[in-house]
Amino acid sequence: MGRSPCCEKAHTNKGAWTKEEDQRLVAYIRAHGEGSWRSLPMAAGLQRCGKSCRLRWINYLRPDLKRGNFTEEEDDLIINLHGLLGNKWSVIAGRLPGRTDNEIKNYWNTHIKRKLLARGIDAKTHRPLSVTAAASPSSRPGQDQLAARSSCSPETSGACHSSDDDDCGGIDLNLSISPPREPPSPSSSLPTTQEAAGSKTVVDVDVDASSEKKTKP
DNA sequence: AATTCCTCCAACCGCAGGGGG
DNA sequence: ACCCCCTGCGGTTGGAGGAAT
Repeated sequence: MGRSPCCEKAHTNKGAWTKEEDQRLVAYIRAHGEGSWRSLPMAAGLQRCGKSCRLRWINYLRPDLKRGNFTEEEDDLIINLHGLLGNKWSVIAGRLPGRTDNEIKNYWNTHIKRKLLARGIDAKTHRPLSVTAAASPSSRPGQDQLAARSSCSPETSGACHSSDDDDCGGIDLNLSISPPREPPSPSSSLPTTQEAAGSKTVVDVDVDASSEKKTKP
């Protein structure tokens, strides 16, 4: 039934964002908060699609973003969470304060996949490649992976630092649903870098796929 | 020094789900 | 109950920068 375009493409910029566009977007969100992405570009005087604004904000401009290399712990956490959740990047990102789903997805595809491959582990199933080759193609990460947990290589079980086989690395996968994050109040200042992220431990962050959702009033 | 190849990451695209009218 | 709009997600692409030849 013909999806309506997300925006008037004829009048929108595409590609890399300029400094000025960034400044406009940040200024607007500081003043009015996140949300209403569709109307935001016009209100902010940006010739961009709302989707693009949202992505730019979430992946690059948000003040609580942690830039820079991933730590070994983050690596391990990503590997473990991916084993349990599959390509649920947003949920995984919810466990890594200051990291975005896009960033984690990129990191997975560029670094971790290769890392696992070098260890002889299939990045999809988290099983040893020899097993994966023989396994049925329908094997899914998650339960299968849990079953295969004992096959964590010495390196990966570095990730699984738990002595027991409980939940890999002792990660408390508290998958409970929690209320969405309090949207940044328009009047209040946005959290400074690391303020939001740094104050939480990785494990304390509720996995809440909707944590970014519905920041609208 | 020039060219080619490779890696990485920002950004785009299409789809699905939720919510409101 | 249905339809439409909006948002968010995951997969993919394109290009900039670095490494190798």
